[in-house]
Amino acid sequence: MIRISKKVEYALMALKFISQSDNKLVTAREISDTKKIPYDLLSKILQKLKNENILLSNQGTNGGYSLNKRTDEIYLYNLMNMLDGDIAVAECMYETKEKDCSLEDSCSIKSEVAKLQKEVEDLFKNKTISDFV
Amino acid sequence: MIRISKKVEYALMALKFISQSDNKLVTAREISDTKKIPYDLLSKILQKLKNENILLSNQGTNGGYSLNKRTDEIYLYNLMNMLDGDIAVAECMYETKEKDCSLEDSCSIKSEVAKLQKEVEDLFKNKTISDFV
DNA sequence: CTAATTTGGACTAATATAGTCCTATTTGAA
DNA sequence: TTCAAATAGGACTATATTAGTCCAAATTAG
Repeated sequence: MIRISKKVEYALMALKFISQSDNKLVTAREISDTKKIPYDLLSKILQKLKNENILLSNQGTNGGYSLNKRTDEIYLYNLMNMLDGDIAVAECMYETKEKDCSLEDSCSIKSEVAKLQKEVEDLFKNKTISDFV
Repeated sequence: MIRISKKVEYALMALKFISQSDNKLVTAREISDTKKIPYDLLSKILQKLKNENILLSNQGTNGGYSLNKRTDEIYLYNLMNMLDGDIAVAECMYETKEKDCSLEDSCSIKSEVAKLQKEVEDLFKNKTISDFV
C-alpha cells in the first residue's frame, strides 16, 4: 500500500501548528485538542521529533515545544524515516534488511524495483514542511 | 509505509515470465515453481488479472495463461489498483471513502496531501510492465 | 474416466499500525 | 514545600492489513 502513516500525518499537522505559533511554546495538549489528535500518540511523536532535533522542548509548567529547524530544512523523507522506519517499495530494498528476500535469485524485477525505489525517495526528498505550511 | 505489496510484486514477476514465453500458455504451477511464489496466492493473482482482462486463460489439461495486452499497455498504477485497491497517500484521499476522515475540518494539510497524491499517482501511471521486462 | 488445470470462496496466520495506560521526571508558581 | 502542568518513555492492547492456506468445484485434452 502507498500511504502516509498517521504518525507522519500527525507530525505534519503538529509541525505546521507549531510553525504558525510565533515562537511561543506549544504544548502537546494544545495541538491534540485543536487538531483532534490522540494525546498519547501525539506525545510520542513530538518526543521522537525532539530526539531527532527537529523540535526543542521545555519540561514542566509552562513547558512545550518549539521548532529547532526552519520549515524548509525539514524533509518529508526524513520525517517518514524517523517515524516509520525505512522506506522501501519492496522488501529487498530495505537498507537494514537482516532477512534476505525469499525470492533472491528467482526475483526478476529487482533492478527496475530499485529504480522505482529511487524515484519514490526523490519525490519525498523534494518535499519539506514549508510545502505544507 | 511506502511499499509495493507482495501481490503486485508477484504479478510483475508473473507477467514478465509470461511475456517471455513466446506466446505458449504458461501454467500457474510453472511460474510458482520457477519463481518460488506460493502457488495458491499466485493462482488468485492470475485469476484476478484474467478477470481484469490483462490475461487470457484456458482451463483444463494443457491449459494456462497468456497475455491479453501488450506489456506497454499494462500500467503499474492499474495493477496496484486491481490487486490492492485504491491508492491513497492518506485516508482522506481514498476515492471510495465511505467513512469520513476523523480529522476533516481540523486537518490542515489536506491540499498539500492532495498534491502529493497526484505526484505519487503519476509516478505509477508512467510505469508499464514493459519497464520490467 | 482421469489427470491437469483454472476458478473461487472461506479461513487462518503473520505483520504493521494505531492507540492506550501507567508512572517517572522536571519545573514554575502559589 | 507542595502542587499542578508539562515532557519523557516503557509496556501493553486493539485494530487493520497483508500474506498465505485449505478445500471443493468446474473445465477440458487425451
